[in-house]
Amino acid sequence: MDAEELSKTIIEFYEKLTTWEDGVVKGSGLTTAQNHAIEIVGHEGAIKMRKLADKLGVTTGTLTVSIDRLEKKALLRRVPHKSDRRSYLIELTEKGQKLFKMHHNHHLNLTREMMTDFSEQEQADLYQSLKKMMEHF
Amino acid sequence: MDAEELSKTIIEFYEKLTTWEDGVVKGSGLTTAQNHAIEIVGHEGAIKMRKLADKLGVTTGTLTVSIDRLEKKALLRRVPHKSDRRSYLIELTEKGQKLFKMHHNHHLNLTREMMTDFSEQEQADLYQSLKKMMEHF
DNA sequence: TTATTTATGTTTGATAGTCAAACTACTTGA
DNA sequence: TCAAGTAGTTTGACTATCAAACATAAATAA
Repeated sequence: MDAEELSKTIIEFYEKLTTWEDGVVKGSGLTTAQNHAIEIVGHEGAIKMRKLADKLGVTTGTLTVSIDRLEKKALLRRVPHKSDRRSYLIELTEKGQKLFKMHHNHHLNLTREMMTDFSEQEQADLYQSLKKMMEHF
Repeated sequence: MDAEELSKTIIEFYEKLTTWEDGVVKGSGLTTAQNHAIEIVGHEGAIKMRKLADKLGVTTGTLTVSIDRLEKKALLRRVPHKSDRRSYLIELTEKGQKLFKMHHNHHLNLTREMMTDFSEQEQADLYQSLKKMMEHF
């Protein structure tokens, strides 16, 4: 297998996912950055600003304003940390949960769609391949 | 294969690629958006503003300022279209070419890295799987 | 040919995302 | 206790983005 050709195809796949995701997000009235925050909080559960900023790859300054806006939209909230008075836990509101679940289902539907012509074995192989590739990050 | 688990893994893979890409781009002194433009012009060759905007998924207004900045960085240039005087062709400068090739090699290295534990057959299977998934976009 | 419509790219005003650096409040370790 | 470190916010500067208004040119209709 030519690495050049494979590399090109991986990038192409990545681009298609990005375009698809952009479309879905745009329909939800959120920006990409806002959606990303919702995704992480949805998956991780209550999480500190610091940790969330690290996962998003932004500074806490950036996150502060981002969370301000999401709080204004009533999608998540700051809850004071019990033992550290400098800190907050960010968690989804019910509205945020609902949005997160919808988005999650969109992903699931896309996966099912993409798997239509895959045998059980091919799916398992793909899964293993993805796992194996991720060991290199 | 559980679609839920597979979906999660695809997203995870996507996120890892994004994080990797962000790191590479940041090191080059460009923003993600600027890099994306360079990538497309690099792959497509001389391209009209209109078409480039469509490929990037932005309005021409957004692209105008983006190209202004890349032109200021001497990475690409506007060349008047021969037959349509409203239009420009965007093309990379030598400096832009160099940057594009470097970035291209980064991708190639990553692919080679990820393929270290893959047999020839596994690579070919992965390639086919990616192609098959992309039919659904 | 001459209007009318359509298309290309730019400009402008408004909203977001982003960082670095300065700042406040709190926690930790010596 | 007190110096150093940490969590989050604020500010200033720059970039990305869109929608809408605009100028110019091309294409189509009359």
